[in-house]
Amino acid sequence: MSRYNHREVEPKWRARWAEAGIDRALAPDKAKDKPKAYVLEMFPYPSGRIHVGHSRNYTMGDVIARFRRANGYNVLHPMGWDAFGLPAENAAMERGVHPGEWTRANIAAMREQLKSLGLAIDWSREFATCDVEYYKHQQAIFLAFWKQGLVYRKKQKVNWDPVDNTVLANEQVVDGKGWRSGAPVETRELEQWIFKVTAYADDLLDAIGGLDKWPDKVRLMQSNWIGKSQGAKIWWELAHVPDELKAGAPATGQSHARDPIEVFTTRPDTLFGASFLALAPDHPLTKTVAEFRPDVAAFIAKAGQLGTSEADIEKAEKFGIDLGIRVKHPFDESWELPVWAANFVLSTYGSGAIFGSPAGDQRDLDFANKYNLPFKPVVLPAGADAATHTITTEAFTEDGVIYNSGFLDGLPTQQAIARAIEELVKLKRGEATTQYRLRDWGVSRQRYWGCPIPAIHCAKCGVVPVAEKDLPIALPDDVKFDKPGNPLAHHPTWKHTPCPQCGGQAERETDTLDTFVDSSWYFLRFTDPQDASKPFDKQMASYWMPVNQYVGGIEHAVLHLLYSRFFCRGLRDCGMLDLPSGEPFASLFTQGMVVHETYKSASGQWLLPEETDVRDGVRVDLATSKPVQTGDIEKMSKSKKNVVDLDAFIQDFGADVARWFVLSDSPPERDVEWTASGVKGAWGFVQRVWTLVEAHPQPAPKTDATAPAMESDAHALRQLAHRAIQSVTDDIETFRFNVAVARSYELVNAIAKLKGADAGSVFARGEALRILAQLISPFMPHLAEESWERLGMTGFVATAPWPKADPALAARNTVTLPIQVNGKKRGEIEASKGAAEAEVREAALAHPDVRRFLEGQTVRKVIVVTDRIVNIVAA
RNA sequence: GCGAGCGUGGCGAAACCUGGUAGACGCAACGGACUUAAAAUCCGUUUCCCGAAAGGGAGUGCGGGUUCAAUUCCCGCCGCUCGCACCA
Repeated sequence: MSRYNHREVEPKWRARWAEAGIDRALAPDKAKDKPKAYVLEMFPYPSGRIHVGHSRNYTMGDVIARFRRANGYNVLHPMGWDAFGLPAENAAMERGVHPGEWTRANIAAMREQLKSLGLAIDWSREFATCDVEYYKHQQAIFLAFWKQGLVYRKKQKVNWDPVDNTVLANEQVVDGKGWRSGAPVETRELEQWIFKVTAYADDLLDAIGGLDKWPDKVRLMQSNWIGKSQGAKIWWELAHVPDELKAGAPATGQSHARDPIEVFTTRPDTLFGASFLALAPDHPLTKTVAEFRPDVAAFIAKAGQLGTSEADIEKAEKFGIDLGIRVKHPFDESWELPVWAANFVLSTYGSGAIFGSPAGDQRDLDFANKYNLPFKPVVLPAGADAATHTITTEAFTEDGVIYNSGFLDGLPTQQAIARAIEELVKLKRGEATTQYRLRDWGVSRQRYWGCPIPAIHCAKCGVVPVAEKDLPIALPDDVKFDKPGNPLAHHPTWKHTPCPQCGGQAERETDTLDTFVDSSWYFLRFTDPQDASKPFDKQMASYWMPVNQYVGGIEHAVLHLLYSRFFCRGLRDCGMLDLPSGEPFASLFTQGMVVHETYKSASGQWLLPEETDVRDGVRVDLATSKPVQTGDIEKMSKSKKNVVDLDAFIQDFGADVARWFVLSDSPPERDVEWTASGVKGAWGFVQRVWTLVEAHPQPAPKTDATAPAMESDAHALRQLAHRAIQSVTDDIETFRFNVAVARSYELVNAIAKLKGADAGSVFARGEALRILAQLISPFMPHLAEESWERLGMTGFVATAPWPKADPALAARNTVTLPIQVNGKKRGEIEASKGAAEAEVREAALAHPDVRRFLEGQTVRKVIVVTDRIVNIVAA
């Protein structure tokens, strides 16, 4: 008997699969009546090497892809590379290697690693986003979006990363620091290319309701991100302004000093509770007042000093300053309110100004209490008494009935809001409006390694789109990274080009696109990856889209998914894509990470797991033999070195063990900890399966073979095997891979237990082994294939139809019924399935243990739940 | 602060959707077989407490509720994790 040799077996089967081309998706016209299934894992950034942590995501997708194929689907399961981005430029700067070269080398290495995992991927569709054949289509899409009014330019405050010398998206700023460089982010004003995501704000929000196969968590995060709130804008007329403002603010001479102040509110019903207005520190009016009021200038400086980190915001006390301006209440000309500037008002939301209604808003109340501003309650909570209800330090922010509020008195909140808006409109002091937290998407990046933006700046004609026939605008290869900033802008010749309109001398745009653009439509390109004339064929996209199963990390819950949803809508409205819903991903699964202990040497360096070993129960540094400090269990990452290299692991244990392990034990959406003992378990399982397969005389019975007469234990194995089909099928369908793994162990244990050499036992074992090979084939495709062949089956197990449970065997005809007395289990009986209640009741009452507990008591009630349980209530 | 999720043996977990034998399966641990020995493999035990055993009692973060019956449903607390964060 030979040991299972994965080093021979795994490459052998991969070569045979490749030769037979079983992983290729069929063209729509060749698929006949097969339904399509598009299975996709978020494509990787080619950072260098893959570690076992990365493998989980691809393995999960692969299980689904293989399962669908076995169930008769025409499967599209592609792979590509999210290949633009900063790390390549960092490598160029650090090591003098060209970003393209570095990226291509990484792709080559990672492709081989992914292949060695045995993933059923259609490699004929592979591409990288840095291929000019890919990004030229992206430039065409950009031009189409531009024409469609989805692209515009605007001078914007941007987050500037002083280390990477680039603009960062809001979401690339973490705790006020650049997400890659970790440097504190500065604010600069730059002319930016912007995608009009907000054009679809409502649709993007409403459609979330239809994404019923997305995790609730992700849907919630998306809708929070869009952050729609309905309310009113209100214009507050100035009643009194300081003389300096009346004179017209000489320094800047702006006109806004006398304009009404616009405020956004979701609660116009509380207008009668207003006691002040508050402006953001960088509101234009605040700045104007600061020009002649040193104390206001000092306030602005102080407010600006406060960090933007979470901790800072939480601790920040509210403070403000009276600007000496008074405004008229929209409902009562004679009622004047003071205008303050306050640090808690955001300039970036609404109009950067609020009205304070302290009784109905905690922030306003804190502020009013601090500065002795007046307040009166205007919303009466349900059941409260208007005569006694007071507000002191706790605002009442919920709905109630309005009082102390003139014509709004007696109206419930929602009606009062409508009524207040109606009145504002009538008085021309306001109107209904909707605010979003969602902003348009600034896509300009001042970097080299990205998709060039196809635009030309002409002194005469302004900003002009590149003609479509002039695409692609390819990146120049000869770039230098010797000084900070954008190498494209420094390039001696690249940017000089004639203007497409007037023919005069002009300059190319040197900004490149945010890499989130690259990943916003790659899934469409996979449907038609070789098309040279257009991004993708409409019909091909119609056939394959939407992606039936998307698998990826929760870290992309907001941006990548939102941008992809935006892109599909944009492409649809440009007439390039037939996808009425605009929804690219029908079903989304967010998988947990692979985590691992971290190790630090005595000198404080991170250590790779293989640089340590456990001796006499103590983990030591192999280099120094000194004990290592074992740190937290964290997501595998290169920086903490808590990674297990995939190549070495596959060499030692095989791809199947890695695949099996990352899906065992923990539910897929939860993190799984990589441990040596877990590896051992998976390894032992492979050996055990092979030992059983090899011990079995081939061939195993075919699917339609008639079973000989057999003993009850052999029959029990057959039943268990057929029930395993039911369970594993269901478990894969519902992403409960860890349970599918457990069921497989159960089946193997049962096969090993049946020892008989009679025809019935041999048949039952052979059948169970055949079923086992099929059930584990999505998880451990190499072992399954080798076993399938060894059992004398023909063709690939990978393409064999998924097994069907024989209902007669899977069904249970007798059931074990627990008998409870007063809710406690006291015995059990065997009963035939669906046995009559009276019969079960009698058997239960006759059970000796049950009788013992009933002694001296009267049976009050007997509850028989058919095929489930019997409960006897006695006293 | 707001929102969401989670809390079950020594550990990872199952059962929760649809209330009905809590702890499937794996790991670890312990005992045994095989072996000169070890590894590997195989067999067995393993929630806790009392008990030699038979058996009994307790038990799914804590407190309450609904029910013949609650890990499962409801309410309140505690703890952990994640997301958002002065969004008017």
